[in-house]
Amino acid sequence: MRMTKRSTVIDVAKAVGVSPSTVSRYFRGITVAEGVRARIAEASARLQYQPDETARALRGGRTRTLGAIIPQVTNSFYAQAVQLIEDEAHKRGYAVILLTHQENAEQQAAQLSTLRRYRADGLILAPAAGSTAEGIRNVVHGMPVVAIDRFLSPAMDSVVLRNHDAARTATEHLLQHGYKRIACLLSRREIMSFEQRWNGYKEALESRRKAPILIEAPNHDELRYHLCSALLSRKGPDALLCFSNRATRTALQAYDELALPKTSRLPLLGFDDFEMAAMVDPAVSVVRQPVENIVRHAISILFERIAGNDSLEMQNVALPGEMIYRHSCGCK
Amino acid sequence: MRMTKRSTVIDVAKAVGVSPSTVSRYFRGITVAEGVRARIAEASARLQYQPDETARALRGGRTRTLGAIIPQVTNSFYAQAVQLIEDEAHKRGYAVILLTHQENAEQQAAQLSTLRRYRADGLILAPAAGSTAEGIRNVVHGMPVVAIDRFLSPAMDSVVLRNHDAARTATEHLLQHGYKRIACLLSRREIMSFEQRWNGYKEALESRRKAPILIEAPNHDELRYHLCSALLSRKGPDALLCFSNRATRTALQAYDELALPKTSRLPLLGFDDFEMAAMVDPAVSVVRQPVENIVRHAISILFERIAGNDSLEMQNVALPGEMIYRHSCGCK
DNA sequence: CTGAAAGCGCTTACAG
DNA sequence: CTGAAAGCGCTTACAG
Repeated sequence: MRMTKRSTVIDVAKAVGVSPSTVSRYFRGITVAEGVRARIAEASARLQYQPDETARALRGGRTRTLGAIIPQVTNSFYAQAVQLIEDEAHKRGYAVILLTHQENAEQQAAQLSTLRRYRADGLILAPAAGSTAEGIRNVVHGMPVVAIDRFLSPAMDSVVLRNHDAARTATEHLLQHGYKRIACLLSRREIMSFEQRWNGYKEALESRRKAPILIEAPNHDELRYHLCSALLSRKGPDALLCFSNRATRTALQAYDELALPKTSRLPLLGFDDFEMAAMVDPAVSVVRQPVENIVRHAISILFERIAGNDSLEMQNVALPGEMIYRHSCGCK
Repeated sequence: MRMTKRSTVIDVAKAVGVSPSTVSRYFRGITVAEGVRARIAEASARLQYQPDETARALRGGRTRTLGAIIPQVTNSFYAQAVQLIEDEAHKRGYAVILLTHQENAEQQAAQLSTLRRYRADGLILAPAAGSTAEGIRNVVHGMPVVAIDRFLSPAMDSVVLRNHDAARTATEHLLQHGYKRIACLLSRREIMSFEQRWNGYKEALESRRKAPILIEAPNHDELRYHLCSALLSRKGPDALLCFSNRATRTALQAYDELALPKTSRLPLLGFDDFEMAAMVDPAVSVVRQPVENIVRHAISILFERIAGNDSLEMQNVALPGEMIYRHSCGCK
């Protein structure tokens, strides 16, 4: 058992022969006399002193901590986002508390509450279906929050994909291939990004006087079941637009499950690129989200808010997606 | 601007007409008179009071915070692990601070130091190549840490795959398919799990008097380059054992890059299952790690240590993998 | 550039 | 079961 207590500012101050305030100044990067500086550095190293963040947080009011709440980390889009958030936070001397809501508004409320207790300085949030800006604000109070991936309200900063346009472009691409009955595959239309994509898709169809086809189910198995039924029906869809990498996987699995020969698999275009997209046969075409820019933007807005920049007006950023046409959409 | 300060124990205490100690007891689940309990609950709700974790941490010595340090979250194995860690932590009222070391020992040292400053109560760590138990202990001092995925030393708790056996079994499976020149694909042998797999592989080969073939490079592009060379050489390998899902992807990409026809792609067996494994053609055979059990075990050991259970001896757990034979290994 | 004093919001013994 | 007092380790004004 290691019984040596960790050292404090006072220990360092005594060792150097200055006051604790001076040691504190040194660690906050405030000017300290040249000679003193070196001695504090030496003593701190020797005593293995590091400022205690819990004490700093209590006294200083800032925790140097960021919250990140996402649906789940096992979705590669969010995994990427989390990695980028962690990188950006690290650069700025911040640590990130990671929480997931599993698409459950109640769990999200609990996580928000946790973040409030821990007094995170700010929050990056991919809000759960059914949550509102007001409900969120209500839990975290004055904490700056910027939404990513899913727009919530003009009254809350957000950085998302230009969902409507991306879906419209994707749908038009499929239409140009000559498909007549393009179906959308998605989990829940309440999720704002899906709602926006749905509207973009409908708009593209309507200009050609075609009717939308919706295949929707909250979980993987149900969705696959519905899709299989659709695939086996007489006048089923002849192309698929998958609204997430989850949905794309569902489609591919359905093909597998029905043991469809390669030739009778429906052409398909998905949202979110994924590592194995080019390795699947045929290689999956996708609209790729600019996840690096989404996160960078979100983080920079967040730190403006944390810095208390009140002159910055509400930001509602929508970034264009990148169409990656491989072969699954019908391209050669 | 919300200028209403958040309320404190004192506010609640005053509202109820008891001392702050009593309010504190209520929130720590210590017996409080029946009637008082209800009034504290009511006042806390009304004042939106929640204990400030930074103050609790400073006074109580516990932060209710867990550190998780992994190589990166964009590897699906670690993404799963992180999700599970977050779930388990949540159940126990803990928040997790997520940090990544990007396979860089210096960055790991920095992250460990961060965790010390934030005074995490414990740490789950997938240690970077080249780090030692002693070096780690040296930074985090008395903080309990359990290693996952990569064994470090008998002197540090660890929960890993039974790497040697899994690699041996995998290699034997490939040998039974009749392959003569099985090559290993991996990033760095310094990574303990790879070292152990390498030994298991060698052992299987040696019993058949075959020579091992190593294709090793620290990054994706270099590895792919080496693999392509090997694939194009006269007496190149006739089967591949990929030591990580990264390596598996490298192999599939090399096949793609060389535009190898399906028939002349080398049979392959990978470590780590991944979402699209069954969707690739041919479906990828893998040894799946019991990631749920690895994390559950690690967390339960960690909380024993946090609880100060000194009678618990060092745990070095190795869990068996699960062979999933799809088609890429040569199985029909 | 530096120091002495106060206090952030809790929890911890100590009494009763 | 409850309260008064002290203190966790810092940083923040306030003086000088």
